[in-house]
Amino acid sequence: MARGKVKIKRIENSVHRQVSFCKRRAGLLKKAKELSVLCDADIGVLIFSPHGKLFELATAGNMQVLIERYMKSTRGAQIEEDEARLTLASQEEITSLRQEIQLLQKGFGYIYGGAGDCTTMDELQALEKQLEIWIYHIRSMKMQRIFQEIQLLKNKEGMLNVANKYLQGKMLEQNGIFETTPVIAGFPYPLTITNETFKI
Amino acid sequence: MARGKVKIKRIENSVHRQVSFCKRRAGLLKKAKELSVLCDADIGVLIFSPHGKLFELATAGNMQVLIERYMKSTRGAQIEEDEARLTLASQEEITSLRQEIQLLQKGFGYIYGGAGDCTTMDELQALEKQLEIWIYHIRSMKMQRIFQEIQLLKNKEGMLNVANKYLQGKMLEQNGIFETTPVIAGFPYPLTITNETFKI
DNA sequence: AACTATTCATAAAC
DNA sequence: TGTTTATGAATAGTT
Repeated sequence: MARGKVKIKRIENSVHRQVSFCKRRAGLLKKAKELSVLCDADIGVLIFSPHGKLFELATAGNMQVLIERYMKSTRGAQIEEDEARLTLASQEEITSLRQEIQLLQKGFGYIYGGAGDCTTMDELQALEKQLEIWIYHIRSMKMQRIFQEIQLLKNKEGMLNVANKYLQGKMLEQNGIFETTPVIAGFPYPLTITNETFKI
Repeated sequence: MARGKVKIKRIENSVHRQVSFCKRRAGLLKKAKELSVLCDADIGVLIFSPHGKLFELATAGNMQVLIERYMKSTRGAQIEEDEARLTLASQEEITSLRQEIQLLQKGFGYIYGGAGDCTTMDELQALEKQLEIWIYHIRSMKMQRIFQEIQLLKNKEGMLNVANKYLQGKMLEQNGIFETTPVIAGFPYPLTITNETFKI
């Protein structure tokens, strides 16, 4: 607009971009309000900044109302479907929770009361299965931990290597003036760190 | 704008209002697109005309995505609404069941040395071990049941054998008077019951 | 819908 | 972040 025509493409300078974002955001919201008032329209605007911050405007009460109206406009049946699914989901949730409780109680009873409480083979079978699932989850978690640990070590290694190279450079510089002796006796030269084999 | 400043209030002339709506709507959507491109923002615009017709713009894929993101940004409201949609009974039931499960899981964690949180490798390790022990016990119980079953069958067999022998004796007594014919044709002699192979 | 006179929005600079 | 300024963009009213 001002001081030279602006091409509509991403502003690369982040400061300029940020400034433009503020100004144009304000302009957009102002225009939206004006349109709403002048022409008797209901308008909702959602703006997510590059960093994910939300700016919003809803002229008809609140955004929820507009979103629901939007849903109705686009897919009238969708809401009913959603609600039906939600009901079904909650029913399934209740059933699943009940089963979980029963199983836990059975297991609990077994721990405290010995063999008395788990009476049928089917129940034992289910409990065993549940325990296997838990063990599976636990093993997954362990693996996750291990990979995290490995990644951490690799990162450390990378950093140390960089530092190492820098120090080697420095040493070479000094060798021009002084001598070619490794700084720390007994260390391999060049100084490297090998990954340990990770054991559980 | 042009030819005289415009007061921001509803345009009473319906033709003017309609024209302005078209022009400004186009302008607003254009501005929204520009802001999105220039500043790398994700923008959604909902416009409902006075007659309820929907005009929309979503720069980040589709409006659904933006709405979901909006829900997340204003988190809490979504959850409350979803929960409000559930019937009160379901709601209460789920809450109560969840509490019960929590209680059981807490107890479970307590039994296994407070490993409920499962934050460290050691804890995971311990929990896995305990679960394996539990599974071992459960498998033992299953075996016990199987052997009980087998024993029961063997006992039945023993009793039947005794009964059989008694009947044989009776038959011999009667044979002295009548004949040496088995009572029921087609049965093996002596009458025995073989154990079935027990399958889980 | 196209035109035009104005006001508005805003990029750049401070 | 706010203010100023020069200029392109938007648009109200007209045709």
